[in-house]
Amino acid sequence: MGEKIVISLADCFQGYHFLNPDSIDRLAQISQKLVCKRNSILIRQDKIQKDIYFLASGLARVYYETADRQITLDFVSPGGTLISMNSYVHDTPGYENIDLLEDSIVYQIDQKQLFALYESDIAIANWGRKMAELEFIKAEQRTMSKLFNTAQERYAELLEKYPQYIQRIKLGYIASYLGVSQVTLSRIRANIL
Amino acid sequence: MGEKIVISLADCFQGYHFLNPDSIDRLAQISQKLVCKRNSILIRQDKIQKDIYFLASGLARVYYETADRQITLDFVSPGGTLISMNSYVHDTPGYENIDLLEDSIVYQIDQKQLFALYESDIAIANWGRKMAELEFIKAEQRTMSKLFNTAQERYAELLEKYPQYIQRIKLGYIASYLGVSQVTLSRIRANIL
DNA sequence: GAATAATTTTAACAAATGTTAAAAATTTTA
DNA sequence: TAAAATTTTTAACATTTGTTAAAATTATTC
Repeated sequence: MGEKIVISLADCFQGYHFLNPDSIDRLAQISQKLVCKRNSILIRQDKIQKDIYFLASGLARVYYETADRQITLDFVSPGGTLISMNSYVHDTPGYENIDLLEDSIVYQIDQKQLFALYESDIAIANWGRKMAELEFIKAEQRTMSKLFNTAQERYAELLEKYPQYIQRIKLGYIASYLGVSQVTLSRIRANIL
Repeated sequence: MGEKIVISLADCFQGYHFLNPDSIDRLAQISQKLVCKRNSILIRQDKIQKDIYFLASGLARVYYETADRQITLDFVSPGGTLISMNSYVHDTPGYENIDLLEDSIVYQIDQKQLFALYESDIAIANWGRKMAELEFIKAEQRTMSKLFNTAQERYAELLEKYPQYIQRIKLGYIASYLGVSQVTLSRIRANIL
């Protein structure tokens, strides 16, 4: 197993956009480092979760849930952002659940204080804009992948992207990400298709 | 048929967020009003289309295309935004095609000049942030609808949302929005299911 | 390390949807 | 308004995938 990837606070922030040291400092001042155990719950769809989280190390799963189904939207690796956009923007319960699949380190930014910075620091306002824009594009790419690629192709992509994690992720999670039943995923893995 | 809905320039801009009159004026100065015929093409996936469009009247279709398939992502009614986010952000060819299904009026905002305003006018920077955030949420809601609702339910939603347009939209477009074949959509309409 | 629990694979069958193609209906054009 | 073109519906069949349940494998706990 490779060594664990750990991303610094500043690198988490700069993932979206260059930021001057002063603005990074202002963001750092409203941030908190959290050390979380495997299987912790970061964001719940029926709770208001306005804050943003940056994943410094570990692995997270983002999913939607109804009474009878659970659909995995994404797996997030270090450097990625964990956010319930609807909750962050509207201060109301959002759509996503986010769990940590591995022991993880996250940086939490307080939304209320962040919104205040948006009004006073134009660099941070543009950083926040960039974050929303780039998250939009990532979500769009996920949507396109799901619409145009087969489950087999997407499984191969996952293997490529998370070789070190994939063994430890439950098949049910992967199947719900691919949009097929667990049985079909087993068939894919067995190369029956 | 009901009378045609027409949204003003200022209302198009304010759809996302309150904006002070001075900033509205600055946006208006870098905007252009375009009167377009039914079936005009606004955005092509292999072309760079950095500018943003606001639909003041008419109807648009947003879709992705591959060699063998075309998938409709969304229908956009007056007040909505027409944008290829990837192209707008990265100045490279984006993913979406956008056609006008009716005679339409759009306001085009020059991206380069808009980016300059983002750096000098913090209200506009936050307006741009809000735009990206709210477009993200709309896209997320579309994704959720597609993931959790049946084609029948989504067809009913469409009928509800666009009663005045739906008759004039080709079945093939609607089927590709619902994610089923045209034959299945015919079955849905015939209430065979 | 044996026993228990959880997860994954395999099998058999049912149901839903796609494909192809032809018929019917509607719209457009001359 | 008749003819041509386009769009929509219907039918028949094949294929894929889901469901349920049992067997096999792997992981966890005592």
